[in-house]
Amino acid sequence: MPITEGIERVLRRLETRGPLDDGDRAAVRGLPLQPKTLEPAAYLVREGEPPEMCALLLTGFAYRHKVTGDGERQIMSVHMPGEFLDLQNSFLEVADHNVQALTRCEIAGVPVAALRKLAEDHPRVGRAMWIETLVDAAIFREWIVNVGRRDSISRISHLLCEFALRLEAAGLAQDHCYEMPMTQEQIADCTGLTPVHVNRVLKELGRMGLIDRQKRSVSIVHWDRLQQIGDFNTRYLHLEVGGPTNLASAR
Amino acid sequence: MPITEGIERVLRRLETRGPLDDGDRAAVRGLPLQPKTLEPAAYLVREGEPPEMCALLLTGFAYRHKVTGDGERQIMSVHMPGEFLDLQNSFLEVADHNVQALTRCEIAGVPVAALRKLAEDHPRVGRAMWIETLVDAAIFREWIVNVGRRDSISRISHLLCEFALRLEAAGLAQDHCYEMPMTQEQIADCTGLTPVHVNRVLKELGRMGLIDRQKRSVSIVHWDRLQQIGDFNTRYLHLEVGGPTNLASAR
DNA sequence: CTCAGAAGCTAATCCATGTTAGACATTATC
DNA sequence: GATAATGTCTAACATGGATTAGCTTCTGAG
Repeated sequence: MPITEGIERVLRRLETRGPLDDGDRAAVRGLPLQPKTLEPAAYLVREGEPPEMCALLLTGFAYRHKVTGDGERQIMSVHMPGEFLDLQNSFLEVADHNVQALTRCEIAGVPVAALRKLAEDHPRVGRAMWIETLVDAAIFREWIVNVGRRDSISRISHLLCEFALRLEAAGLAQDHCYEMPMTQEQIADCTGLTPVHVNRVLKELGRMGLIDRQKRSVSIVHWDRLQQIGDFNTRYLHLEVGGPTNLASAR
Repeated sequence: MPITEGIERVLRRLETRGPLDDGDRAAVRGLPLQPKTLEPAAYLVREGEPPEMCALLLTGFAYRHKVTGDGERQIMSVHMPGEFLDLQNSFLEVADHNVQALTRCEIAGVPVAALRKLAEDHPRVGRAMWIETLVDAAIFREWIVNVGRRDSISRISHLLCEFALRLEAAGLAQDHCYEMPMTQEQIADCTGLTPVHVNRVLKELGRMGLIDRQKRSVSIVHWDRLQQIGDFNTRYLHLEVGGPTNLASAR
């Protein structure tokens, strides 16, 4: 994907979080960008290292994770094209988690210093980026609930619903049909389950007629029922933040 | 607690996240504050409602939680004096979770509009508040790991360690001894366990000689071992963000 | 075409934690 | 100073999901 297209996509995304003026837009377009392609499993940031670049995800998927003392991985979020990958780390001294490519990714790297300057000189852009991180945090919170208080069927149903909506928002899915970018083992690491059990549950969801799968392609047959079983409510995704309402409330 | 003392405490906290100048400080001191006392279990924000006030916690404890479809509660974070309670909601249209008083609390309410204006007119203050929300998010991420991939002993040990350090940072604990502000049922809601099992684990930690309890007062006898069992690493708390280093890297 | 390595899938067994139900202690209330 | 409400603690039993140990299918490399 051409890098200018990527930046326009990000601009559109930021503008849903709050109004920007021409100067703001020019500043975003003027960011020094360094295009790069990452192979699957390449690290963008490692826990314990100081963040130097903030990446904008142009194509492909990436994820955040930590590894516990006895080697178990927990995935904390999955990111889709159009999202910033490192706002969570860029304003802190040391990264507290890993960010890794899930699939092959095209990214545009921005030096952290440039990003900090952008936020300082253009408060509206800063605010929009801030809101992006708040939405990330809202998703983290929902995942705490998912992993803490739902049983395995609900957890996986919830994840499938979340992916459907976020992929649709990114223009990568329609009619609740999409290509799941993760292996069953990675789904297990998202949901705090074992791969064996993820397999059982996916089979069960198929048997119940709620989803249709072949390989990684998922088609949600009964959205309403899956949503209900997954205790899924879109509110936490904050898909409709911004726009006129937000503009008004900002004054 | 006098409200001016509260605001000075918050200012000090913000200044650890990045340098402020006199104008910034004056703007923070000039915020319209509305003191209020909340009884235990009083709601500050309810899921689904638009946030109107952002509260600064002066004394007491508060927590964020959600309730699942079948009535199970999951606590997502606990807040200590000196912290903002609502930055997570104030810049979004609708609250996606509840914020509730854990103990009796004294708070100072700030209208959301005033806070937004402060962030816009004083980018350094905005940045410090942003970083506060990023640290919240770092704690959310660690809780996903805690609840997703650690067994019950580790989970509770981890929680006890986190509380020790955060309470010490707030000046409410010394030498790893403190008053736990939660019932065992609430600890269960933090860790995704049942109250019965929390009780078992606390007993076990006592039997192992790692902690000493009487009622709610906790004294961590073997910090190193508890930290190890809880797979606890302070990094995610970002206690040392800011200071000279941060100042330098911001230029 | 063949082989190696991923990923998907399955069955048998086990155990960490949940469930249920209640005793006991403390504090607050009338 | 009885009563209720809340929190702590315990035991007996149940179970959801983990563990272990494969087999199968697919894909890509050579």
